[in-house]
Order: sequence, then C-alpha cells, then structure tokens
Amino acid sequence: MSPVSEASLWAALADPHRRSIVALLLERPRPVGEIVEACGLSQPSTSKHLKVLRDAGLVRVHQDAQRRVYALDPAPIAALDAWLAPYRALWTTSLDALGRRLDETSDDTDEPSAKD
Amino acid sequence: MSPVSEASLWAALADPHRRSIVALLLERPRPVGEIVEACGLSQPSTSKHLKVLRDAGLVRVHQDAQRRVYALDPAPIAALDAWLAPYRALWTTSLDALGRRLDETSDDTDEPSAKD
DNA sequence: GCTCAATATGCCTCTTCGGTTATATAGCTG
DNA sequence: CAGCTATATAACCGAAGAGGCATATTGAGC
Repeated sequence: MSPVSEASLWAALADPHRRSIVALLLERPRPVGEIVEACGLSQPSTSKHLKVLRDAGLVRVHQDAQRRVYALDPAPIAALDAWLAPYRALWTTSLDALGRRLDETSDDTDEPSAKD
Repeated sequence: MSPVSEASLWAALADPHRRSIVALLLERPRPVGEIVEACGLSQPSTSKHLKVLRDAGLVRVHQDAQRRVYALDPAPIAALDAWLAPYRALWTTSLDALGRRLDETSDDTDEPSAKD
C-alpha cells in the first residue's frame, strides 16, 4: 500500500539541494520560480529535483494558473521518523548499555572528522 | 559537535546495503565476516561499505586479533533525529494547519505508511 | 619465518546522478 | 491566434558510486 519505497525516500533526501528544497517548503509552500531563486540552481535542474521529491512522495503540487506550487507532504518524513525509532533507544534509554558496548570496543581513538 | 558532515551521513545512509549493515549492528556488534554473510555481498564490497560508514561516524571498530568488530555509534543517528525535529511538528503539533495546506493543494490522494 | 585467516585497498567497469542547453507544453494576455 | 510566462522534458556529458577480482596487510599458530 505504501505508494513510495523507503529506498526512494532516502535517495531523495541524499542530495543536499533536495534537502534545501524540503527545508524551504517546511516554511511554506512555494512556486517553482521561488525555489529556483532560493537554491541558485537552474530552472531545469530544480524541476528535476522536484520530480525526484514528487516521486518519493515528499512533496505535492498544486497547479495555480501557470504556477506550480509545491508543498511538503509530512507522511514520508514521518516514515523516516519511524525508521529512526529503534535507534532512538540508543541515545535515550540505554545510553549506558551502549556506552559500555562502545567502551569495550574502543581501542581506536580515531576521529573520522573533517571530511568535508 | 558532530565531527562528520551531515552530508556524509546522508550519503552513507542512502545506500540500502549500508542501512542493512546499520540495522545489523543495532542488534549487536559484529565482525566483518558476519556482516558479509548476512548481506550476501562480497567481502571487499562489504569492507568498502564499512569504510563509508566509518567515515560518516556511524560505526566504530574494535580490533580483536585479526577480527575487526564493528559497532554502531549513536551520535550521527541522533544528529539525523535532530534534523528531523523541525519536521516532526508537521505530523504531531499542527497537523490541522498542514492538513489545510495540503487540502487546498491536493490533486492526489495519498496514504501514509511506508516501509521498505 | 612460513602459512593461514580476516580484512582492507587498488584497479577496472558499469551504472546512476546531477548539471547544462535546447525544446516542448500549458495557461495567460492582448 | 500570437506571443509571453512558467514549468516540464529530452538529449547529452562529466563525475561519482557500487560491484567484482586480484592483491596487500596484519595477526596467529606452527
């Protein structure tokens, strides 16, 4: 019944520009032109990103004359939240248990930091 | 705070195999061999995925003889949760406000619920 | 020190993805 | 209907990513 696969949801959000768009639409629905301007991308490129977001079910379109107004659809993000749920226990409930786990497995003072 | 870029976190989780690995490690820390078997991938490919996860800060390694035992690190996932926070309001607090928004912009009848 | 076991890396290929330019479509306006 | 505006789609290209095979590395055991 799920109209969109979780895979396409992750794939959609993997791109930083698309996350920006999603963030923009969190504030309020916007027509394409506005998104183009805000993102600094070309119009075709933006349209493609919007298509990916549409296919992932993350946004909905409302046609208003020649304008297409995009709005966020919360459902897929809620699905993300659901995916996250089992992990949330790691830093809320049993932080100590995990702490022990990491502790006994850390010999490695490595920091993968500063990649990007 | 987060030593690793959000971008690499998303990129890491964008791959379904890597999400599988993360899910495996949620149950318990595992050596590479076990992950290889569970994922059905080749050992080199698995090692590469593990490197990506390491670079994203999602996993930590504990060397045990020749074995490398990988364990989940909750911090980056907590960061994901933080990212999600502003959106969470969409389906918890102001569902009605958003409902109106979607309503007036709906040309498509959708169903929530989406698993992989 | 040699060999085996476990894991990581290098190299190569193939596909996917994101961006660009050019063009098509649809609605408005005169 | 002509022309303009707003957006989508197509064709193309270069870059990145994921998988496979072969090989390097490292620790253990004899």
